[in-house]
Amino acid sequence: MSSYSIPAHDLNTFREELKAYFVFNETEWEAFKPHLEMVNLKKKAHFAINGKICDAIGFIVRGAVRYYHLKDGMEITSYFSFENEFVSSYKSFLKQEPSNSYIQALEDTALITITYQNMQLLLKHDLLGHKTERFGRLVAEHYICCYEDRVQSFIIQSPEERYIHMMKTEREILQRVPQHYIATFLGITPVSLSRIRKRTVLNA
Amino acid sequence: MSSYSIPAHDLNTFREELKAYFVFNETEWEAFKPHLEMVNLKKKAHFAINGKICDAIGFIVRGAVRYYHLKDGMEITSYFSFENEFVSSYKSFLKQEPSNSYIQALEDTALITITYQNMQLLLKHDLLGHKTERFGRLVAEHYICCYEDRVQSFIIQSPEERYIHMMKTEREILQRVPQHYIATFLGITPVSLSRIRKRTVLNA
DNA sequence: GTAAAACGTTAACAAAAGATAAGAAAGAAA
DNA sequence: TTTCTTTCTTATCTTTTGTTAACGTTTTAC
Repeated sequence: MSSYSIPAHDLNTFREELKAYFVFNETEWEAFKPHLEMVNLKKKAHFAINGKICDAIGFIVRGAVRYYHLKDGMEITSYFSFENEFVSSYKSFLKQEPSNSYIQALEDTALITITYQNMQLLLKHDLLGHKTERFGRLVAEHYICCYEDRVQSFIIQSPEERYIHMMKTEREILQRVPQHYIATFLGITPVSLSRIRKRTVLNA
Repeated sequence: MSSYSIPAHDLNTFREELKAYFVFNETEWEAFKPHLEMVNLKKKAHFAINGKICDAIGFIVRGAVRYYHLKDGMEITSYFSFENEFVSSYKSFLKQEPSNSYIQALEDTALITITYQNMQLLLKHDLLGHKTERFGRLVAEHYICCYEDRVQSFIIQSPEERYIHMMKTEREILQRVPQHYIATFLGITPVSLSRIRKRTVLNA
């Protein structure tokens, strides 16, 4: 699929969001656009699969995804992403090696994607090369900050504290995502989360 | 301190390690060098302090550091770094905002550092600008991969499994670092780690 | 060299979490 | 609607972990 299949409205949203990292002028944007592709995922379809190389980065236009791992036959959710966020099994993408997690659509999801191959073309592109380096650096640095917060939450908060924090700052996740996914995301069983909820409601 | 105070041997080690990310030619290296500084930390001295901006990235020439957080008056270790590794409260450095963790020398430690201000100079430098962008991107991407592994270990492994994994792959940490630091790093109490060790030794 | 502090292990008890199973409620599909 | 999943809660029992404290050893500081 090439860029003409991406609805203009979605493309504009994407361009607006990118401004947080980098501003393209018209010429640059026209050079950039043809390297993008639209992908639609039905609910429960996968964007990345354990053992397979994740060869694209996606930007969620509509919908939501969860990252998860399989352990002893159990699915353990490790992350959620929603509209206007990037999605990728990033290490797999960067190193072009097999992913060690799954990424699955929680709802019907529309993404604007860029493949590894096209990313390499952009890095070599006369007009865009330097800007692509900078863009890549800023996106990577942004993700480092997210990861730093996430590791910190594991280190200094208990599952119950992480849940209470989610209630305060991420109500959308709690409303859009089945509770048993949230439980494994917090590092506990669904039964345990149910107990925490009972305690928390009684104290509120 | 300026670059002439960095021992030639240490500077060469640094240059060699950087080759994993980027190769400087002689001209570029001469332009790069003056932006580096040598820092020596006595055991238990801090490289970063909670609430203060961490204004440098360090490269450990000799020694080791631990990252830790304070919670309810308790120190919780979140990471260790050793020779030939980078050190920084990275989010604080990138955003120039107060750090939310401490970084402390576990032993007398020698570092080659670059300040935020000098990094900005390098990014604007005619000769080095593009190379610095690329360097920054590659370092950031490297750290993303490390963080991805780290988050994954929290998600899919128990503290005991993480300890067993450390025994197999990171014996150096176990030997150089006091055990109660390792316990909080694993997310458990020192008492609990002692029990795990007893179990593990008996099964080996 | 000696005193003080830091470190690791163990024990006993309390608190929390996991495992399993049963049942109710909400959604999806025929 | 009716049926079949999926999801969430609750109860019981077991296992694990945290807490506190004691003790011996090692390391550090004066």
